[in-house]
Amino acid sequence: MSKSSSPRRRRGSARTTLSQVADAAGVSAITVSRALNAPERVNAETRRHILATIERLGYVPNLVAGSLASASSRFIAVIVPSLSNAVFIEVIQGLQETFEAEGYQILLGNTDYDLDRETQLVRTFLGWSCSALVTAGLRHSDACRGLLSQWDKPIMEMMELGEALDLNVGLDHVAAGRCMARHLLQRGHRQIVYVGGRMSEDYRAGLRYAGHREILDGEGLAAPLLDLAHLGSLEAGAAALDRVLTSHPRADAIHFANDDLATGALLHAQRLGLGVPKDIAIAGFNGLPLGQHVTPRLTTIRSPRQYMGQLAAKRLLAHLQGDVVARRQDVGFELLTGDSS
Amino acid sequence: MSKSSSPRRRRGSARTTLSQVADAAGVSAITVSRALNAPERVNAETRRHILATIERLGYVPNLVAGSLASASSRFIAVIVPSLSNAVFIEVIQGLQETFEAEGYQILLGNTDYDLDRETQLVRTFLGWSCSALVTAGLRHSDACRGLLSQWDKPIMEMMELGEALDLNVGLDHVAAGRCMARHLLQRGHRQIVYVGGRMSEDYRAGLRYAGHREILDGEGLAAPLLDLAHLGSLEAGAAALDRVLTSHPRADAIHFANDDLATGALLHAQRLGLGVPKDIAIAGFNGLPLGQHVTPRLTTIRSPRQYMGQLAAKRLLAHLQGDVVARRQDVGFELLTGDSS
DNA sequence: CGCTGTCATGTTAGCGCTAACATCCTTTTT
DNA sequence: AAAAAGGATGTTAGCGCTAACATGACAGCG
Repeated sequence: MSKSSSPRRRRGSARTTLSQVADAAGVSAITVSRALNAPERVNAETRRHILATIERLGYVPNLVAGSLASASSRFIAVIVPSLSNAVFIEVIQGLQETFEAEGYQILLGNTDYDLDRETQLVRTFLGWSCSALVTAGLRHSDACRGLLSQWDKPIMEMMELGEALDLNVGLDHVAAGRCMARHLLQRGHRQIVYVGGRMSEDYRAGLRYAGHREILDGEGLAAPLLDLAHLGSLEAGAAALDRVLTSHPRADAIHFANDDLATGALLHAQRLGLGVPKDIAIAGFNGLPLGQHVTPRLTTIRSPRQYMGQLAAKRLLAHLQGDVVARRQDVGFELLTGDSS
Repeated sequence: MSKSSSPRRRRGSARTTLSQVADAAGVSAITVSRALNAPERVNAETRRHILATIERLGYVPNLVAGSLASASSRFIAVIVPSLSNAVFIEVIQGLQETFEAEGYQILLGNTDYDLDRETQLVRTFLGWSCSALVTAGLRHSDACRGLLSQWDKPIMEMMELGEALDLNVGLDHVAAGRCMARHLLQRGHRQIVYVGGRMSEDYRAGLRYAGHREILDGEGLAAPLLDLAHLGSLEAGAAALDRVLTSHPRADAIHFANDDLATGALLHAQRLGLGVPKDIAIAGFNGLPLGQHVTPRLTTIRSPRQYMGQLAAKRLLAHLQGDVVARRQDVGFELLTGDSS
């Protein structure tokens, strides 16, 4: 009757637990917990002994249990609209290296430019008790706003500036569009076509177009728009050049929504034997290395992508530690005057 | 005494819980749990009522608690050595889209080519009760092997083929190196320099060099090697071309470890006015779009990156469902004969 | 009509950890 | 020397959910 083989239910994995470590080390469970999570609250000698025991038993803390008990995880939810775009990759890198150094783990979600998908991701991520949430962009579904407004952890909206839910780090896309349009006018171009891809989804490209159009309107010039089915790739850029050459034969410049399209067009122009910018000027946006290595060098606008990620992460970390941080930060942009305009 | 206002401790967030939903819906907690996780085990009518209640209360399931209770999470740990490399990004994309469709969430870790960092990541990820683990590569520290061998969930090692811990999807890098070396010889090149970056870390580039060298040895030719401090970028490729031109003035071909380096060199050759392949032939590895859009088109080897990710994910999913899957799969590669060789 | 089987739902007991409070020393203060 | 403060460790009670077992209702059937 007193055999330890309980006749009843039992579960759990075979893994070593914290209390097994505690027993083996001759201390209580909470002391082991503190040795790992708050070393300064444990006597150095005791701690050394506990760590040795952990090593000996090959104990791996169950972070799920820890998160449940403490109602918080060291997860940071990061939601981006695309992984095909180098821009988001670099922002993620900036976030990742900064968070990782502080022991936070990124939970990456990809919406593919679908706001409902974003809502679904937010719901899942809230369920994981994340410490903070980062999204690319200020646009969300109403359901998503509802979820986020009831949430008590910090939220960082990145990439663009505007009415944010909480923290905001980004740049002014309308101003960037204006900047490039002014540059192209200054170089003497008058028939400027704006080419973007999936612009109802990549609405930041739309913001840049709005800035572009504002400047051209001011000069009494038309601002024709070509909206492609693809977001951005060398192929799509090459195809777009062909389309512009037939649909707007008098065009003297193309303002592309991103460097992938612009570089694709530029390389294609070379293959066609067109002079850039003599026959047609080409401008991009992002400042990817690619555009800076082709001949002629691409005129584009550089955004500080990796820095934006790092800054956003630093702000969030400071905020999580209780520091007061500015709610909005403009990281700016820089016109890279290449030889393609 | 019987007042419900307990004079004692209390915690927990203000969030709606599953048992609150159960009370509101007039069922037990487990029925709500089943309505969400095993709908077929609940009467359709009951389920509808429960879902309506969930909607009304704005209940968001606590996935941490669920994972603790069930000793498993729908996390897939994915460990890659770098996020700067388009290759890994595409593999991750393939993994992500496939896992996401089945409701799994990727936990991404970046080792920066450091095996100790990998061990640390594995330790953390095991603590999250992941359903499976994916690593890029077959090389691990002893400590890491120890952790993984005690683990009872599936492990997928990707990118290369060889002695794997569990499942393995990849390609034969030695064969790829041989393939390109043969191609360069066939095109009449004899003084072929192999250029890689951080090859002690990017050991797969080293495997390709081994194949390359094997072929050149067979012809009695030297196989000079240049190992750069940078993994791969257009800048580094351009700089590498300069170095080769001075250190190996008689070189007639450069076999680069990746397309970034190769394309950087190719574009730089254009700026220098060098004919490719007349003055010097250039070859890469990966088959990135970039190399296919420059003139001359880059000779390279294409690996099915996104497909590799999808396939690895599908295999793991099948394995998780109890299906028997092949433990090793060679996804092959393809020589893209461009105009740069 | 009682037996077995199936379906729908409920009860119980944790999963492994940590917050909150408690205890027991040792040190510092007045 | 008594009181207050601080340091190290322990006890208790969950965090919110689900596995395992239990129950009850009803159908089919010889």
